[in-house]
Amino acid sequence: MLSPARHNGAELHADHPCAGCAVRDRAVCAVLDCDGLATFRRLGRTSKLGQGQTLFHEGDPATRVFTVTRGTLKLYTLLPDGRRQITGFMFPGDFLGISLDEEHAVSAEALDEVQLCSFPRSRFGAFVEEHPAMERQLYCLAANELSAARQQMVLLGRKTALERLASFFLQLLDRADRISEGGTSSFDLPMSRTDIADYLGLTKETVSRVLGQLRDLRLVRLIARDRIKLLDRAGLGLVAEGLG
Amino acid sequence: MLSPARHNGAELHADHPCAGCAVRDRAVCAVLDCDGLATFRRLGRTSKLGQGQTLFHEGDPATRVFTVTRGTLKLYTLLPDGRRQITGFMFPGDFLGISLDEEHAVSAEALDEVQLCSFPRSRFGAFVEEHPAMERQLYCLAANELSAARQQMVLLGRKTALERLASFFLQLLDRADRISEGGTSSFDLPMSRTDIADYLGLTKETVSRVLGQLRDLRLVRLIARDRIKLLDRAGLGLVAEGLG
DNA sequence: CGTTCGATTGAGCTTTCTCAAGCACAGTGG
DNA sequence: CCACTGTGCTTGAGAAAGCTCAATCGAACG
Repeated sequence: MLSPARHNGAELHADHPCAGCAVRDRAVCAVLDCDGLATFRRLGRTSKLGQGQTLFHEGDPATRVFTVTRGTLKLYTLLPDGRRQITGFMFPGDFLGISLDEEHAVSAEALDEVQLCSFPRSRFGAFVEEHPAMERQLYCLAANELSAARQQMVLLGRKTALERLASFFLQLLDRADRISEGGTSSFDLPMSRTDIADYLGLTKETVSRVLGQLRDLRLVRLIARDRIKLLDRAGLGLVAEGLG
Repeated sequence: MLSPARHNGAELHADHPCAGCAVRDRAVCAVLDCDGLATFRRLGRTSKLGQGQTLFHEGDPATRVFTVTRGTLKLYTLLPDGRRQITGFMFPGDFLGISLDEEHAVSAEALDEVQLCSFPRSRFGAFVEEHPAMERQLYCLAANELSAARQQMVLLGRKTALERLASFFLQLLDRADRISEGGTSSFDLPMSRTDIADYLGLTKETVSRVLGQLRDLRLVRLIARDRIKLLDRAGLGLVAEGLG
């Protein structure tokens, strides 16, 4: 149907360098980069955030569109009594603030040193018009996010704590794989246990215990508090789907 | 930013009749209807499904794009051991199968008598090209669904059973409101208790018990097994946000 | 070397699940 | 017209997964 890789009739090389950004999806980046992202970067304002700093809060007027160029952010929603659900993590290459609402639906906070490139929302519409492939690309990004959101609904609605953490690790590994092409088997955890818990619908204590189980099952090794090595990807895959 | 209501320079009347379809979002429908949906309907193939019939299964090749014209469907994913998560219900006006994957990521099953209008996926790309506003519109639809999916993640990850059911009823009421303009206070439950449970990440027993609690709290009345009357919308809103 | 903060571990508790029985209502056949 | 039956819903009792609260650990930092 809507082909994500077609733009101005030319196909890109699969090994397109992607202008040095570590991207979620190479095909997506390639198009964005060629048709608009480079311009976006050139015209956009660069900004930095330190760990723990907030980019915007839920309810803030959404005045700018951001793209992450370095670091990681968490997106979250709070219930009135303080319960928190992290709806996603944003990595280099991801876009923030491209919703249709005038207000941000979530808060965004830096997990480490974050570098962003931003653009006034008011000019983003015109920008998209000038780069027609962007429109399709935005749709592709939204569709991908939607598909990820649906998977997360399955995780939150129906998986056990062990399955949730296993699924999460596989998500992170897939990401690490996509960045460094070769089949990596270890990856960073830039987020705290509490963040993982708030992403997986658990408590930090349960995350800790279940991480211990995965370790005891010889599926992962804790290289450091914030670095995991996968020992048995297939096994972890089985656990993630409830077959472990 | 991307204005959902602009197309070919002309603004639509807010009370545009929407060609008789009961739509999720009037603005969305208006544009779709004018720029493409009427054509979609004229060129598309009409089909019907009886209650319990499956439109497609997870993993089936996605050969057609559908729009619901009557009735309700459920979308769901299964885990290998049979656990089920319903990721959404589709009502008249909604689109199915407009993903980027070649295979359906979810299964779709009719909850009642369903009427659909469909289009070969292969021709949908061209169709979108001929109706440029469609592209933006598709993006808007995806963005809306994404926002709904995020809310559902909060529900599944952090809300209690009581809060989940209250939130669900408010979702359905909002929908009923949007269709019949006037502030309705009752709505149908075309889905079984098990379906509600699989949507809310609970069991049918818990749904039943919690429904009893909402009744005892005088927040709702069960007019019939499949019809609810809201007695205290504000109260239900408080419960849904954990303030009850 | 002490302090701090996040992570881990433990014990008891709560919510929700599981399994099982009973109920209500619609459809069927006598 | 009424018993029969099937299906989905409700209710109950016990079990379990995960939560809460509290104590301990351990690495990072002054």
